[in-house]
Amino acid sequence: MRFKSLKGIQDILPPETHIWQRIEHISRDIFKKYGYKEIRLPIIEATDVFIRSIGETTDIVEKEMYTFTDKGSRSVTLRPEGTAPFVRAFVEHHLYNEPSPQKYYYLGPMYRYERPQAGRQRQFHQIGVEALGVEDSKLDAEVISMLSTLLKTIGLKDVQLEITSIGCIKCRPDYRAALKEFLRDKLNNFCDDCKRRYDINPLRILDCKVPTCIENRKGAPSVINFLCDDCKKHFEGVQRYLNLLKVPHIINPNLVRGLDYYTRTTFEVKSSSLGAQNAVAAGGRYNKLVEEFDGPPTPGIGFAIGVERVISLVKETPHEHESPDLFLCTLGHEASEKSIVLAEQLRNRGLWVEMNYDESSLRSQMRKADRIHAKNVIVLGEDELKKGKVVMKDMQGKKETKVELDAEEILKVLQKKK
RNA sequence: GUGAGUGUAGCUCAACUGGUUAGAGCAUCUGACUGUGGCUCAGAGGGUCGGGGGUUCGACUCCCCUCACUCACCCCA
Repeated sequence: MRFKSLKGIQDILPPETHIWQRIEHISRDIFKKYGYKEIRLPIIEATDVFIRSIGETTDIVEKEMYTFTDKGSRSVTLRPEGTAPFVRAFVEHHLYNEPSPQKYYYLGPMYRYERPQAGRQRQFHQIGVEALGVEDSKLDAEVISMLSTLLKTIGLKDVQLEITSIGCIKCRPDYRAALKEFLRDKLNNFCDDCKRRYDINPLRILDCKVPTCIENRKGAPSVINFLCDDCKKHFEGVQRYLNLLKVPHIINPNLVRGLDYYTRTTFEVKSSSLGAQNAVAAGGRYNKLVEEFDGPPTPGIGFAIGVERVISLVKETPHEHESPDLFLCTLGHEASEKSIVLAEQLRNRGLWVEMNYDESSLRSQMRKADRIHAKNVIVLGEDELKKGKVVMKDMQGKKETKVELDAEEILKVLQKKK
């Protein structure tokens, strides 16, 4: 084969596209009730948009971005996530002047240059929301609750919501220092990856899956104990409201996010039946990000769900194939000309009409009508043209009825049957 | 970037220890006294056996290289 889609970049074909449409529909429906409006953002941005927000030393920026130089010698990047472009647009269009909270959602493809595996491709899709202008923990709980009902409505079972607070710029450095202090003398017992993480992102060590690392990090200080008063209060609020809303969740202080912009609340929805990439949705609060983009101090919180991962968890019952209302069989050139017009007239009146395009036998045309599960068939030949009446056959009941050769009449008969 | 596994028709799979024109089921298209579907029967199209090189009289089968896919590490949605 000469041409193939690129590695990790897949075509999405029917019938799978039906599942996509369903999920998108449910999402829009739920977001609307919470006051979120759709925002459509570019797929490509100045590279700096991502470096500034995601963090220079994160893996995403260091090795996973589709970055290239355009014809005007600008460094541009295919978006690896949605929050950075969103905040850029938020500031660029002064959306902070809208009544707060400002709530937006988006959906579309993201790009990360990684080795594909189960639940991970280079082009993948996210449905994300962002809510800005409110710092109160009620908003955190509302956002998380919305995510929870969204996933439930889509039909996901056996997913766990984990939350934590990673503090703010005031308290996080203290925790980081305490953690490094704790790890310093035992570092030799950790895996090579963890040794590397110690300098780059020591919090990651809390997330390592190697058994010896899990053993060795026992007794490590917990972020939660290092939260400053404000962060502590905020986190308690989140938990209180989540309980009020009856959103099942567990607190996982070892939850680590790969993007630098998060502050305070972070959360992740995991599934055990996904393989190694087990997060279906994740998000958190970002109270300093708008300022990073030279906007006014504006707190924000958001999440993104991985559409492909959600879909792999949805056990779709093989849905009924959709079927045409009518198939037109034609015999002879004149009938063929008549039917292309008739088909168009009926379609304009709202029917799904298929027709025969060549000179094949009636048997073969009937077979075709059956294969595409047409509900009704009309045979149009010389006799019918002469008499001005056609025979319409119900493909399930096998009943044949005579109908005037006229779009309105045909429409009437078909509507009566519905 | 690292490691392991897998590559034969659109799909699922065959082909004895290397042996002649690589097969089947499903799917697609066509036909079965000529204007009526689903079942049955018959037929057709569709493969450079992932690609290249080597060994051999002879390679889908053995060896080397390469590519692709899959899973895992890493990282994340």
